[in-house]
Amino acid sequence: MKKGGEPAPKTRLLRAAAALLAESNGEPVSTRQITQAARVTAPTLYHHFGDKEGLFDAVVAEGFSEYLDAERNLSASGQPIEDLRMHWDNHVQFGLDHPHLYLVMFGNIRPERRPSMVASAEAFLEEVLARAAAAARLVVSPHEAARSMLAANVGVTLMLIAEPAAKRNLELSAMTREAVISAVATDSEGDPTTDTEGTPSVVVAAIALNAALQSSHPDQLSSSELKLFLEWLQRISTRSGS
Amino acid sequence: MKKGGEPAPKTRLLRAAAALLAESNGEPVSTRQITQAARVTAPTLYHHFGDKEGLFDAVVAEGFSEYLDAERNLSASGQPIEDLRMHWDNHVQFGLDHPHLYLVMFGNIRPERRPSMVASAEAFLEEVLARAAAAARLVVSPHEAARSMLAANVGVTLMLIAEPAAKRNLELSAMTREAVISAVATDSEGDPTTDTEGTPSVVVAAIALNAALQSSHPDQLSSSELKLFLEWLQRISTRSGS
DNA sequence: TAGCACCTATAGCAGCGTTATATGAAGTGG
DNA sequence: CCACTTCATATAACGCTGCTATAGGTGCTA
Repeated sequence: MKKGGEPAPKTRLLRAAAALLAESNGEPVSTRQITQAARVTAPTLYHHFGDKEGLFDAVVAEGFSEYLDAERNLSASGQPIEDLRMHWDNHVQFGLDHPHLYLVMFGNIRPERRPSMVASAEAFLEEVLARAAAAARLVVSPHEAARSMLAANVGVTLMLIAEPAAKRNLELSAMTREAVISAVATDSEGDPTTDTEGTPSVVVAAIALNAALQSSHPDQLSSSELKLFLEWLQRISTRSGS
Repeated sequence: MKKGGEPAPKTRLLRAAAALLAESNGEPVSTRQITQAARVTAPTLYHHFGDKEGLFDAVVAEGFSEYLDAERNLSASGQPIEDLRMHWDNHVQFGLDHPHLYLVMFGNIRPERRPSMVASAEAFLEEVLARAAAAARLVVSPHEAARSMLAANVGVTLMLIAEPAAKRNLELSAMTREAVISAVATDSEGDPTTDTEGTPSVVVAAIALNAALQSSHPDQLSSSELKLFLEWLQRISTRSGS
């Protein structure tokens, strides 16, 4: 197709648009800036992409296919639930790495005219969830699960993007991720052979019990026993690893 | 201040902007449309609001205070968890009722310059959650819980707005809502004022923890401690009255 | 050489947000 | 009743935007 000499105008337009979109921090980028940076005049842009939005869609599509590729090379772990976590984190990371692209993809939501890749992201997630369902780990349909997970994932990512990079706290992501996953999937007991860290479920259960005990003291334990019990429970509830 | 005769230009601008924003389905609304609809010329707009965005902020602020008022008149149920559900649903409903406003508020997220009401929405939710925490129903700090809930809430609402109104399935909202709430709060099998027993949930939690501990032994407890802990757990798991 | 696609450039339109400047109206002190 | 400030509105225009009607190369196939 092309030697290394100089990319075709179409490519230059794509790169210039991507670069300017990345630099100018969320503010709109004009077609004139883009065409000038690509050393090209306006009609060239419209000849190749028909539209400013067409160009942006193309830019997004490029970044998005890169994202999807990364996802595809990700999900071979064999543990469906762990795959879900990885995809969630990958989604968030993609949003933080390419906030401009991400906002175009998910922030600019208009009924109709919404980038088709949102749908394909949903489809892909649904595929991963179907595998989880096949392993009898899902408690709802993959379709519903995918929508719920994607919605929460987008919400979290938008919120993280919105706040200054310094103050970002990924705990928000991890917490919401676990919330949605645990609502959608069974808590994957069962297969400890390969599982080195089943701790999350223990922690969750410990927290639950701890909370339950706050409102009702069981009479099966003496008060001194209960005191020590609660102390241990507290210790378990504080996850050490991860 | 004003008779019923005719509103002041400032008011007319606000109303015209709100109306046009509502009608024109997500497409941008120009200042010229607005000023013309308000039977006013451009400088009047800039005199009163300084900016197009200033005008839009004012419009959003109006709708948002209405929303916040509705929320405030809502949260007197006395049951913190049920309050959370109501606020979640109210949030979603507001988004579906005023999608244009909603998108300006939560969709247009740019670092800096983001409408201050997002912060106040978060603060308000945190307030509700603080009440839940006071009732010992929270398993995380109200701050974190508020951020997580709001993120998921926004994500769900955006997704619902994005899809055609006919196809909207509020199940997505309910499902995600329960997921986040149950991750953030204890499941508080209703113990209203009368019944302070609540043993079932304790038993259930104990059983869950017991089960979880079977597959993964925490390293926070020594083996002898764990032995006694499990014994007590076993005792708690056995209902006294059976 | 002619014809034909394809790609790019010149020049310009209508619309946008915004503003420098000027005019009107309304209250206040002399 | 007049000067005076103060606020609110209007005229006209600037620089920018996305976009395009039209025309001019360029390289291929015949």
